[in-house]
Amino acid sequence: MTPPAKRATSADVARAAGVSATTVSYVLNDTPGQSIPEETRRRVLEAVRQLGYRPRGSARSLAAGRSDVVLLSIPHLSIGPGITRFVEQFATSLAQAGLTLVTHLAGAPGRSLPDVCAAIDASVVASLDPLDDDTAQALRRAGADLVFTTEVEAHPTMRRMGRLQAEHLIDLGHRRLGYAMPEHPLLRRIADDRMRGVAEACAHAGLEPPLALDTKLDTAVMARAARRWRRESVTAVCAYNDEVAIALLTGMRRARLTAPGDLAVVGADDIPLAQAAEPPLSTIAFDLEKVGRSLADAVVASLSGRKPRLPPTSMDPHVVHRAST
Amino acid sequence: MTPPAKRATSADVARAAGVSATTVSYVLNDTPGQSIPEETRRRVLEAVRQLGYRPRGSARSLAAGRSDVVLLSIPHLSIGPGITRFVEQFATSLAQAGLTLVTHLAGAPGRSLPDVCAAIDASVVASLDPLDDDTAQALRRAGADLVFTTEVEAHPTMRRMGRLQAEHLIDLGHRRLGYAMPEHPLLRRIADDRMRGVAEACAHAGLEPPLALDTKLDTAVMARAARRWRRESVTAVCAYNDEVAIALLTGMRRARLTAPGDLAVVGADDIPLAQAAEPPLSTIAFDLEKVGRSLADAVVASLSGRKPRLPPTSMDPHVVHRAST
DNA sequence: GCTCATTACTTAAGCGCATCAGTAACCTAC
DNA sequence: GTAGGTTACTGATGCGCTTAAGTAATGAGC
Repeated sequence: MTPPAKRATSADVARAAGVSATTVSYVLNDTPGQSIPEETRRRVLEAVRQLGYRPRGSARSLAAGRSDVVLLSIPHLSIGPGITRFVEQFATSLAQAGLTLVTHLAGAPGRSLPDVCAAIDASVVASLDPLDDDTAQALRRAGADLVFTTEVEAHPTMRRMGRLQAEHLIDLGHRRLGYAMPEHPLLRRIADDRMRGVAEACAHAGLEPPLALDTKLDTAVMARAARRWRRESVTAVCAYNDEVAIALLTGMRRARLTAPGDLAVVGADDIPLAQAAEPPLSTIAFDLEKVGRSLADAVVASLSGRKPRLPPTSMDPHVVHRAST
Repeated sequence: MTPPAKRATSADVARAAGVSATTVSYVLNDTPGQSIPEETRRRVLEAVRQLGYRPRGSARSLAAGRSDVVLLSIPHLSIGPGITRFVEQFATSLAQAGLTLVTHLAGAPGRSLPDVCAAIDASVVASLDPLDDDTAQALRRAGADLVFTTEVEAHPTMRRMGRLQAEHLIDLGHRRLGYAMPEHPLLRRIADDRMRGVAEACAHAGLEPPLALDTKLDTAVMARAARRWRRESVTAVCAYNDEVAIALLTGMRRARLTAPGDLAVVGADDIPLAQAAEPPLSTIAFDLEKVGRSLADAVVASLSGRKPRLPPTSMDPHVVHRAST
């Protein structure tokens, strides 16, 4: 344990390199319009290395007026591997532009997004949930130069996912659909959006709206739901997500029903387990990595450019056809 | 769209309330040893509300020397619902003490933990992965007053989980165990730790070490693995986690093997789908919420108190006995 | 040999806050 | 009636950095 060696400041670096703090700043920031000879640059960089110097973020952003920190708010549930990949890609792309990403789990009581934004003085706030206008306003007043929502309103994409599920099933000849609702109340809003998409596709094909049933991640409950759908002559069901779908598949087995023969099942999200289900689960996937990359591009562009051009609005959902449908 | 209304500063508030900026600071921070009459306090608070004022984090932490921001590093995979609950609880408990939590997904290229720490000037860094000494050192130099690792070394807990899995099976009379390794190379280290625990329990019971097989989340691969274990007279297998275990269960069904009769299976992590598996999956659970709360306590205590007392080191893993064993 | 640019820096100001060291007004005690 | 305490504030300073403005030294151009 070395003693709590005081953190080095740019003045320390300047002293060690025999220059002024200004020069240190110029070197470290590649300030345009400044000519620094190679030799000086080298000395500064060497001193930086020696002292393990890192500029203090707060001083930096106080002086510069922007922090180059991006705050991402993620919904506090359904953080699957997809979101993880998205965040990773987003962070990586931002880092290439010199921006730092931190995330905030939304929904927890305690600190609101604007609170967090103000606390870390983020330049940019992005959210995977839709943000209402009040929040967006509050974020601006909390110091965010830029506020991004992945979808201007999330409904379109969620609805689109539902529509894709239903269209897939309808294409396969199904005429009466079911919808498996998730248990968690917080999922309700998204579920409603997704189901609305299913209903739209049904209406468009001249079919009745889907028969929605509340479900739980429980084999007995799922078996009962499956039997009920059969009784109501439903031949295919859209599940809220892959977890629900997999549990349904298990419940069907318990009820001696097979997919897709007795009941076709389509999930959503394409979690890793989907392909290892029995039968492998058809589902809706989206390329969140691509979204991460292009969201980062949009952030960088509007930060350096002028007007915030609209972020990529689509997650590009598509059907992955496996054996369950 | 209101004009980009300049963010209010404490001077603005002071002017609006007819006091000095110092008084505003005293009111907002409840600075001990200052007597502020109710009337003045009210006026200040009212002005704060009117102007939507939030202190600028960077200025605050620059002046005060600490940011009250806690940075949590989470491993970039296996972010299941457990971690989510942990983070939520951690954030909530911290917020009650006036601290703000942000998270960083470790592992992505681009920005290292110390980089992020310096960028946002975090006072405290906590990590769910073990941090090596170099990193811890770097974090201190990057301005962290406090560095917490949930486990001083993660190995003990991971090993303990493996041990619990194995002991559970051994208690049930099994004498030859298998271990189902995960596919992803990044999971390898944790998997090795967990398996070491299994091996220890075997050794302790006078049994051979487990027969480890590489697996994939694929029914055919799992079926093959299951047959192989049977051939080698393995009667029970510990899976790296619940996902692997559930896929194994599916593979066994394909191979016309049943659990626990032909092969008992125990998972780890207790994901929601575990109880909806067929048969419901026995697994190792831990109370991450409790860990979140006590980690927050530890942070708050050592921030206000003196010496960083050791954080709660255990996640308190325990067996959840369901039908698969 | 003088001006004008260019190079390679430095000096100083100030970002928004916390905090220490006041200070003026009022009250009490003797 | 004045020393000493308390209440309710304010002024000034500085945290570590960026950045506008300045300067001394060198070279080019005529």
